[in-house]
Amino acid sequence: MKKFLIIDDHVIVRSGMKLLLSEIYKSADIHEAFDGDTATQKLKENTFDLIMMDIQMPKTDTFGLMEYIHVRYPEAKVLIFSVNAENTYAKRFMKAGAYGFVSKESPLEEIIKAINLVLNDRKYISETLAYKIAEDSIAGRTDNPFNKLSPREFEIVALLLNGKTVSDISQILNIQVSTVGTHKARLFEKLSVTNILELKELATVYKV
Amino acid sequence: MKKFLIIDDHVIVRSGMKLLLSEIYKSADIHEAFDGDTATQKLKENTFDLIMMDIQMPKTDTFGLMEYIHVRYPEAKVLIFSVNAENTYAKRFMKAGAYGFVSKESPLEEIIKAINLVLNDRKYISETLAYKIAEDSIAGRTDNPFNKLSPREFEIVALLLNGKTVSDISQILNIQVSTVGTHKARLFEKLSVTNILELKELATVYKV
DNA sequence: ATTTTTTGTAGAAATTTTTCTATCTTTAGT
DNA sequence: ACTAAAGATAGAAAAATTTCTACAAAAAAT
Repeated sequence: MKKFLIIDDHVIVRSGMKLLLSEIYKSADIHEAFDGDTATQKLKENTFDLIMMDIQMPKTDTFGLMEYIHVRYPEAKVLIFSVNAENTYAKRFMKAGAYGFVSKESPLEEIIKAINLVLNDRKYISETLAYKIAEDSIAGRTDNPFNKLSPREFEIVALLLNGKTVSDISQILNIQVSTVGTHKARLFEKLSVTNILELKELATVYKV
Repeated sequence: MKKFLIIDDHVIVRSGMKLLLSEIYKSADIHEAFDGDTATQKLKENTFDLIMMDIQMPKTDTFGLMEYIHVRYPEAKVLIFSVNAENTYAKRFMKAGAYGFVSKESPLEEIIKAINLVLNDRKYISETLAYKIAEDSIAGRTDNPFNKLSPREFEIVALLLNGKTVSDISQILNIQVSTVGTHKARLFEKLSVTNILELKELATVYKV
């Protein structure tokens, strides 16, 4: 009999997940936790086969929780189940010991597939995410994507994050607008962001 | 027999909600939609008693959808079911015709209470939210600069904050690019911001 | 009741940004 | 050392955004 733990702050999400899990594994023993504290409590009292967990919950350091689970209960497989745009967080959580990463937006089949794979001791990431990671890897991109920027690009990121426009920057650096444009396009590409808000978010994540 | 419509982009949330609804109303007829288009389709084919809807979904102008439902299907009561627990949003949606506003973080009893009240033709907002609104009202608070925005401007702020470009928005809202430009300029002026990063920051401060 | 302001809309012009292509230089790979 | 890749730079063209002006409808003010 499989034992599951669902860690999510939304009761509706927990219910939906519980329903899904109990449909796949008829005799499943499903537990719930709505934050880090209840989760650690549950972990003390039970031995879980699979843990489904969201990565953004109020007053919970989910990344820390992930690491904690990994070292203390290595037999429990963690499947991250999140709304956050994959690329930014997925890699870090996988590195911290997660077995898989599914988006809440995924269709049902994808979610089921992920659960089954992980329970059979195989890792799971979505195709698009795998592709992105592979791409990064081929391009030799390491952990902190900002490290891959050239000095000039980094200079421009800083100005961009400071609210400077492309033409401001061309003035400040005494180069043509089109040059700034080229740098900007290249750095957006390297960081896989498509607009300044995403850039800001990424910068925040990596504490740039 | 009650007819329900659940509008949410996450399959797990829809399942959870469906389960909850079918437990409260045994013989409920529950429909689902994962975006604005499917929702309007469903609305054409059915007459709903209650619509549960999230306010942030990809490629959907949920505020517009709210208004649309309100004028076209005034008998359908809309209960907003969102992660954004903030009063700025709530007030606007209530004004646009919603019957209630519950946070996804709410405990089950609260959600059930909200559903029952709304089905009995009574409006619902959480105690904390009511308190906040009352407080703001008593204090005659204008201090939230976002309150200065017109409905259309607010709609556009939300899209902007979602990373949408001016032309994206002109498409979504079916208006000219120059119109979006005008709104954008006016709202930047009202909020005294000069770029999108400042807007984002302001929105974060005021929890919009 | 009448005037003023705000709101939603957009055409046209001006401006800015993006994209595409290309050159030269520096750095990395084998 | 030689070749390939990456980096910094732009010109020109294309695309997107902003600004300016304007007008009608709605809302607010007097």
